[in-house]
Amino acid sequence: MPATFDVLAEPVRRRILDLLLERPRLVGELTERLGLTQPGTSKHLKVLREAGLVRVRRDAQRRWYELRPEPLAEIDAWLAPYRRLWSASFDALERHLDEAPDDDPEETK
Amino acid sequence: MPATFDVLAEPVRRRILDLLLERPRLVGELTERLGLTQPGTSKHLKVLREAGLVRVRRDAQRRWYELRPEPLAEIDAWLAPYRRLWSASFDALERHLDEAPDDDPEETK
DNA sequence: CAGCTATATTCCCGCAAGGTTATGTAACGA
DNA sequence: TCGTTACATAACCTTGCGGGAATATAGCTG
Repeated sequence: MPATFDVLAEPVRRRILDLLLERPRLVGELTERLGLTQPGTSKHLKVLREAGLVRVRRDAQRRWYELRPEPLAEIDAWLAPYRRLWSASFDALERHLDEAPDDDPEETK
Repeated sequence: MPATFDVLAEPVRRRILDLLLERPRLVGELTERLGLTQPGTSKHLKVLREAGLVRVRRDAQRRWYELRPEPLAEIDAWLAPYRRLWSASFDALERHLDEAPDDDPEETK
């Protein structure tokens, strides 16, 4: 059982979820939008299914894939203790931009 | 630039961030806690550095690694449109569990 | 039944990610 | 200066993943 984070690391899979956020979709529809081959799409859908992030509804030969957002709560839970930190620094940035629009000797690369 | 999601897909790297959430740490300290070799730890730290998730402070031969939570906002932003969905089902669960003594659902941890 | 449609599964390939060992580098102490 | 500490980088190996092509499967339609 791959962790939810692992599943979401794949950009294609995040795009699938984004598409399913609007409405349920057929595999063929997703395949077209993603620009993948049909087996490629099915593979990603399988991963999403096993992670509990999507659910299938059968309709003859068709498969309607729909979102199942519950596992995302796991991500949110992990994120929770960090949230106050970056929102704090964001506030600090805002204050800084308000007061002194000066040079910024920050940041490496 | 590897996306933040990719960087977080690694369980070890999430553990590193969790450790840095408490306080800045030295590489040796992290190595010990993670049960990895020192080069292994350094490799993960490099990935985290390049993703902007940690920052280094030099202190003679030592390196204090500290958290830089800003990139996590990216994750939070992606998550945002989904949040109402699972919180809806969570609310349903709460209703099913009946009344809850509403003390402090925010600061508990 | 045959043939078509929609999707899943299998097989193979190339590559990149994690892990380890070995080595390089910078700063300290004696 | 020498040795040691603390960390980074390099080289190597192995494994797993994402991609495509080919094939299997299930359900229509006629």
